Amino acid sequence: MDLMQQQHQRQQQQQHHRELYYKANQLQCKIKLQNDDLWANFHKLETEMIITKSGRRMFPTLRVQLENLDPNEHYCVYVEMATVTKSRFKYSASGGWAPAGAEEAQSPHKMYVHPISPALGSTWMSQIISFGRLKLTNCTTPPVGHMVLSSMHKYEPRIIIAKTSDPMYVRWSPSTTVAFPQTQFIAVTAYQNDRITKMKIDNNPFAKGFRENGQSKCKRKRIRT
Amino acid sequence: MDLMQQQHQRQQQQQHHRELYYKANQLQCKIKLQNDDLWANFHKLETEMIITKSGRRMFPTLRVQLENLDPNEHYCVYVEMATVTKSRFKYSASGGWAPAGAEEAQSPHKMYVHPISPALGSTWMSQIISFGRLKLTNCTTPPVGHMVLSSMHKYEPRIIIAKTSDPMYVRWSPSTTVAFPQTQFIAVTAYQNDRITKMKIDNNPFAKGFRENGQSKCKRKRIRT
DNA sequence: ATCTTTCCCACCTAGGTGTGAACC
DNA sequence: ATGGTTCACACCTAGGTGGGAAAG
Repeated sequence: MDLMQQQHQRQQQQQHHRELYYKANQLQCKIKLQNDDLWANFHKLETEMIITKSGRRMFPTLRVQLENLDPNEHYCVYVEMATVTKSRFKYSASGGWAPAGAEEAQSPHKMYVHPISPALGSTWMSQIISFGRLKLTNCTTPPVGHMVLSSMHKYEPRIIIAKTSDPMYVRWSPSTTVAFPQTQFIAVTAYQNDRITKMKIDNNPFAKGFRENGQSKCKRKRIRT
Repeated sequence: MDLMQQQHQRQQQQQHHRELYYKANQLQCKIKLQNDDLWANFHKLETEMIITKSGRRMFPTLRVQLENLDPNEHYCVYVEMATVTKSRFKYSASGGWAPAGAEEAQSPHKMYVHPISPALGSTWMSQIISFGRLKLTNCTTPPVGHMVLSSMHKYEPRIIIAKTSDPMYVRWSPSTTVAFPQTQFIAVTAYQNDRITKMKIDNNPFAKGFRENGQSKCKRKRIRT
């Protein structure tokens, strides 16, 4: 009896301690995702993102608005890519995407620190924070600003706000993590779903040359020399 | 006698105090200018920089390497444009540039904070610091990143390293200022010296279309509609 | 008249798209 | 055979040049 009571008390203390620790590391801030409609439209079809050796931007772009930060404190903001389903994926025109095979070993360096880090809370809140320079790659020795992903795997971008003025100590600082399920995507080296391709072409200004609505002057041709 | 001695002593104390203060505000760091040869070639002819309403980059670009900073301290780096000769200038094809008339009232906001500010000494020292995004303008309500100058006036860029993690307190932080005389220039709305124009065209990649050495496909034409 | 500023333009640099063949 | 990856390419966006006419 005494022994069990002691054990229970100790467990409660540990639980209490964990809660305090959790709260101490939890910032009271809010993150709002921009382009929400566009993300939702892609998400309905299962978003795909191209990865290349030289690095490819995400489209839609990850853009957020931050609120409730302390204007006078320094923060660093970064993105991580987490694998949400522990398996490799496979696409078939008939059945769409489905898990197939075991998850491959993941590169440990999946962290993109926003280039204006560190900055004051007031600075972060005064503008839309864009991760437009973030690039996805399958290169094993990537330059800074590139995130290494595995093709045919599903990822979820997670945005982390860390209260520190030194990007080196971002992992050991009080922080808040937010993930938006509608930004999940499957990394691919070539698009699988034609409807995803079409939606990319229709919305990304850089792909305007592939639109069919009369804007394009001529059809695409390939002349191999 | 006594009175003069007292006065002298007080003066010495003040002088001593000023020296201490000066040293306390002086960082022990070094700044090296890049592109020194190019700057020197322009300087020999009296460098001109175009200013426009929408803002014009400098060419050559201000680029420096920093040394002897404390790797673990935060710094902000910024540029100021100081008028070196208190007069307006005038150009004549025969006599070149000469002072002419009184200096016009200068805009007080001549400060461009390098976009990676604030950053650690280690970060600043690990790369060449470029002010390539800095733009010169004669617009009276400039956007951020633009420096307001007066046409036909002579300026000297001054690079200031301030030991602070908050860009707001850059003016009241210990700092070092370095000016490179070979980067002095006269602000103009159109080039005056043809040899300056030629040297800009020959060295700025964006002006390649105006080169005459067989690289350009066709001559420049103006068709006014 | 003369000098300075403004504007549009052709011509560049720099680099972000998906294509489709070739490759593995 | 099959399926994923790579590459050169045409076509874009975005924006930095000085020229030269026109305007102030």
